Formats: sequence, structure tokens, C-alpha cells
Amino acid sequence: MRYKAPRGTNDITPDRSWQWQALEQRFRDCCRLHGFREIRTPIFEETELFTRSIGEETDIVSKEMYTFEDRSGRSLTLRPESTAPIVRAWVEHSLGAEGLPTKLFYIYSVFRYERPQAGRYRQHHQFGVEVIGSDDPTLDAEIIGMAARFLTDAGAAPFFLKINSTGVPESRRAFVQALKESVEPFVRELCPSCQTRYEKNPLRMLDCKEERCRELTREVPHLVDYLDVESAEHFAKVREGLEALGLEYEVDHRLVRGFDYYTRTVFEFQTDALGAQNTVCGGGRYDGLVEQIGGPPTPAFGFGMGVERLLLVLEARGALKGGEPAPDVFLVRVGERAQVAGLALADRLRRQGFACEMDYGGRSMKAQMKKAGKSGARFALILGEDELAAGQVTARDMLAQQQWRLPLEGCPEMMRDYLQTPESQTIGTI
RNA sequence: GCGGGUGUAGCUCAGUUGGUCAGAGCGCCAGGUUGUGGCCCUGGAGGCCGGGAGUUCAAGUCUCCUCACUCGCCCCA
Repeated sequence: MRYKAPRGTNDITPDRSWQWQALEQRFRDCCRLHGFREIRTPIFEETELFTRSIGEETDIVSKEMYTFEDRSGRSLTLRPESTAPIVRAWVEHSLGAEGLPTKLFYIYSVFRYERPQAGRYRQHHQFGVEVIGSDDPTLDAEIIGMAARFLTDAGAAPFFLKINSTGVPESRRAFVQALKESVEPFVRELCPSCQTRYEKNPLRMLDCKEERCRELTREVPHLVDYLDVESAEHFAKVREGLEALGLEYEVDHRLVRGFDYYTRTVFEFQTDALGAQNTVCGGGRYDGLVEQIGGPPTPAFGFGMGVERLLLVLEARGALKGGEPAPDVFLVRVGERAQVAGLALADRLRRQGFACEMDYGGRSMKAQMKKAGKSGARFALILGEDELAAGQVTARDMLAQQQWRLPLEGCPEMMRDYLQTPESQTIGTI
């Protein structure tokens, strides 16, 4: 039997994992710059946490969750998104007691039972942040700007920022009412799924990709025209903030998101590099969720970013040049006596901070040199009978194609010194 | 869940109307002078031709089923 990774999952092999590490590090740095601290929560939660917060009628809850019973009959679910678990942890541990707002970031894998496609997997990874405890509109703008900065610095540009406001539950109810009334005359002409949406989740009709539906709903009311006074003011301030940050954006009246808990600001960063999966980052405000999960009434804002999608974009943009980090030195051991002596030398090199690689099995010197060259190491250190007899080691600068004999004892320190000389820095690639 | 495409060595792919079709390049391993890489040359290892069933004297090559990947739909990151 030859096993395969389950459908929709991916192995991140060593030839690619350095890209993940670099991107994760960049995200961590960005978060630190903005005052965020990391949170990690369990990979599964009580099922009800998700059904209640995301919404029973959403696709995610109704058909995409990995739900199972454990041995005691509890219903558990692999997290299909990360906001609800983090809010749950925030409430459970009274993190707000440290002072508001709480600024958290996370690097999570999330799980949805969907049909796999480029940029869409059953297990995928998200970078994200949640700010719990402020309804300040400049916060919305700041966090959107943070995502934009991160995407730009990572090399994902160009991308497009779209925003909208879904108001508060009362204003949304008024809008949904108006929307249904305006669509009512031609419901039967809409696509089958929109006819279902009309009944179950009317907002999503706005998001339909069918040409016919878009045509029919062209004259439909806009969310922003139904906002309550405070939400309208909030939205105006958010826009003002985005402009102050010099961010280009578009108000997309059709932008609605797949979770029920969003209020007021919603936004997406879209790209043209991904085909059908054009959203690389999405988020917004969820002022009612904390209370719904059992905490005090607390406003909050956050976003999630798809790591696999982001890497696909970066690849398309040619932003993944460079390569795996190479070892500093490659130790070539020639002859029987050099095997153990080399083992000790490698240890000393590593204690000096040199990443040291070597070959095993006593292969020919040529084979080892070949491997040294391929490793990308700046130095090959050669330890053979001659060197051992003289208490020395041969150091070859693979770039400069020069080599010296160094005393075995002081070798790591001398290499360190050599690397600090100007001429060692100016050697170009040969 | 619904459509279209693809599936041959680690990787990228050739394989004519079913009958030496199991191949190439790269990679890997070993040699090409005695202790020195990147170029070149030679040799070698490595494939139930995604899996299963069927048609046939004979199937990577045809049919069906299945699995996986892929492009759309749905949904989302």
C-alpha cells in the first residue's frame, strides 16, 4: 500500500519550508511592530462554538465542517476559522482585564471540507489578528493598513482593497427587507442558488457571480444607504483614516462576507494572480460576537490572510527569489583518522556559531567536494591525513577559489576573522 | 455537491492507427591520474505506465469504475 496525504492537504517539504519560515517571520515582525502578541488555541473546539457564531445557514457550518464525536460523545469540530476560538479564549481567561483593547495575532491551520482547487485546500493556513475591546474607527483603518503594509512588503503588490459597511443588526434587517422587496418582482429569473439565498441568506445574493443575477440586481439598494447614523459616521471615519494612510480602496456595495457575525466595516484584499480564489485577505468588525460567546458586550476587529494563497501570489510576482539558507562551512573528511577528528572539529565550529554540514560514509573526496559545492557553503574545510599530521586543516573559499592551511586549534576563530576582512566581502559570484 | 482537463522513473515530459514502448533530459550513484566543487565524457541504479475491472491472441495505448491533481461553479483565506 502506498499512502498519500489526504485529499486537499499538503506536505510542506524542506525545499519549500524555508519560504514559510521567512514569511512567518515577516508576519511576526509586523505584528510586533504593531503591538500584537501571539495566541495559540486548540485545533478543535466544541462544535456549538462555531455553529452559533458563524451562523447555522452559512455554507461553512451547514456542509464544510470536520465534526466528530470523541469517546465520551462530545461533539467537537476542527476549527474552520479562527476568530471564534480566540474570542472564546479571551472571554475564558478574562484577557480584557489586562486593559483594552487586547491585540492578538495567530498563525493557524484551519479546516474546511471543500472541493480542493488551486489556492483552496481542506487544511489551509492563516495569518491573522484580532483586536478586542475598541470600536474606534481609526483602529479599523490602522489594521487594514497593517495588512496592506504586510502584503506590500512581502511582495504581493499589486492588489486591490475593497471595503463596505454592513451596519448593525437593526440596520441590516432594514436593508435585507428593502433588498427582498426590490428583488421580489424577478426572483424567479435569478439562478437557483440565489432563489435559495433569497429565502435563507439574502445578503449573499449580492455576491453572486452569475452574469444574469448581477444584471438583474444592478439597481438594488446599497447597504451604506441603510446604515444607522452612528455606523454611517463610523464608516466615514474609516474612509478618512484609509485616505490619511494613503491607501487606495474601492467601496464595493456588493461586498458581504460569509460569516454572520460581521458588523459595520468589512474588507477584502483581492488579487488578479490567483484565478477564481482572488481573495488573499479578508476581515472586518464583529461588535456583537464577544457578547454572543458569553463575554461582556465588547466591540472587536480582525482579519485573516491565506498563507497558501499568499505564497501563490508571491510566486506569480517573482517575490520568492533567493533560496534556502546555505551552511557556512562544509567539512570534507578524508581517510579513516579524519572521521572522528572531523566529528570533533564540526562540534567546535558549531559552538562558534558556524552552520557546519558534512558527508557520511567515507565517500571519495571528489564526491564530498561536489556535495560541498552544491550545498552552497562559503567554505569547504578539508581534513585529511596530511592535515592531521601537521595539526592543520585546509580551508577553501569556494567563491574566491583560494585556500589556506589553518592550525586545527584556532581554525573557527580565524575563519571568523577572515569573514570580517573587506576583501572577503567583495568577492563576486564566479 | 455539480461540470471540463490531466495522471508514464525523484522532477519535467516523449511514447505513432492497440503488437521490441518501457524511453529522453535533469537529478542521484560510480568512474574518467595520484587528496579538491561548479564545465565535459562514460557507466549504473531507479517505473505493478495512479488503482481496479472489462474488451482482445495482445493494452500506458480502447471501455467502465475508482482515487488524486487541475480549471470553473458553489463558498471562502
